[in-house]
Amino acid sequence: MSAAAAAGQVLPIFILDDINAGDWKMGSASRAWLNGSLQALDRSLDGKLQFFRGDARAIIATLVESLPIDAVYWNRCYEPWRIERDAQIKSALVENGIEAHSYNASLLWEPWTVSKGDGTPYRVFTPYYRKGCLSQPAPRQPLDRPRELRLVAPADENGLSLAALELLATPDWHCNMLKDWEIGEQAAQRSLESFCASALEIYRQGRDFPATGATSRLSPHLHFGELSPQQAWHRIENAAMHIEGDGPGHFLRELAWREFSYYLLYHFPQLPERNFNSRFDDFQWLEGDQGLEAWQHGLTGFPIVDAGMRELWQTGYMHNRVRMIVASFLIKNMLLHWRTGADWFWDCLVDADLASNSASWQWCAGSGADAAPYFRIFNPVLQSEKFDPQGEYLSRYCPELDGLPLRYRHKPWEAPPEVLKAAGLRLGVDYPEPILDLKTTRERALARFKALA
DNA sequence: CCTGGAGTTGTCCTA
DNA sequence: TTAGGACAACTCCAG
Repeated sequence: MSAAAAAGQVLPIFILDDINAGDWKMGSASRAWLNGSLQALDRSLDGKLQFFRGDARAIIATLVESLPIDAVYWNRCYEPWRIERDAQIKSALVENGIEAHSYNASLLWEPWTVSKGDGTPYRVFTPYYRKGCLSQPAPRQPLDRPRELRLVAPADENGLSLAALELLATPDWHCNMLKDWEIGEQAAQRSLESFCASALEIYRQGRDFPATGATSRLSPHLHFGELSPQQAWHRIENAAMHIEGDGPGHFLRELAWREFSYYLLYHFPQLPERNFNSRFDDFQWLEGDQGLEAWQHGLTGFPIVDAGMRELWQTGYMHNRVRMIVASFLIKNMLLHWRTGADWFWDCLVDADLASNSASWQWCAGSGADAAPYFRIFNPVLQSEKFDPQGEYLSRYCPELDGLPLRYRHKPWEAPPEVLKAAGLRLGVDYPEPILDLKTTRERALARFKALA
């Protein structure tokens, strides 16, 4: 936008392109967020944002033909289908004598600028970050809002209304889901500020406790470009000067994990579909989708898993620690393919991001880069007791267990009948019986993963 | 060129 | 009760 504004009059457009996206059309939760995000953006552009829907190649071709356009400006995207499409757009523009300018607005380090001494990409995070990224010049400073922005009034009758993009498919659901969020650039700035003020100092330990609220919750803002990683990086560095301890450093590392995911997706475009480590191609996942629906709906009988899956459904978000727990449960205990979980997250998360989602699910499965070893199988009861010791997170999403004494709330099936009765809880009626046995499924996973070697 | 150490996030068993 | 080792294999780099 800055470059376009400096060049002359600007016609700001947004294209919803489901044509080229293939299997990776935006999920339902993301669409709902996008709707709010576009609303906010349009407002900040005096209602002059133009909306389109369809094949971006054709839409841009039509626009440059019918309007006096000298140059087209956009920010780079890194999903394989977008890279391919944008390359086509660029060459078509250049062929027609129209300038095409693309910029980096969403990554701290362009993926092609980071490589090992031998020229091949990193496969391990720490050397990627320390040697590959931190030895480069620091990320650029964020840009100010353009001083002068001359926007062209919408004149083209092809432009659609925001509503015509039909981003809100299921109104009741998204209203409820979005009620805890504020969307848009200004909201993103407020979130960043409040994170710096209240949680950054305790981030290192606090981030592991889902009831604490010590995570930044910036991921959807970053995903939709309401906040750039440059803004976050420099704001955190600035805050670090007034903070004891290494909270800021750990948050910067998390930003770098986001970068690493994009880096992997760029260098291994098959990441969303194929095992990064092809040895896993032979892995014997369970046939069918047994238990998948219970997992999706938060009805597995394991409170921490169910709380996480309900948080996801109700808010479009899940705390990071709990994401690992539910992923380990699906992959290792239920023995379902990581794609099954990735697909559900893709549809339900407001921060759904092809790079992070694919890389993280593969990391949990053990097939990914720098992945968790196969024997690292989370025990949902121990995790719950350790990271939600007071049961506050459980209470938020599984309130039907509130009557149980704390020690049984993490594992209601162990409560004696009289305790259940006193709590007014009927297992299998008010709350599910566990859908599987932790010990035997753990051993099954260990055996199958070991067989890969 | 070789080698040793370190590497996001765990669990279980044994002493 | 608690601490330490086992549970792999591989990538990367510093010495």
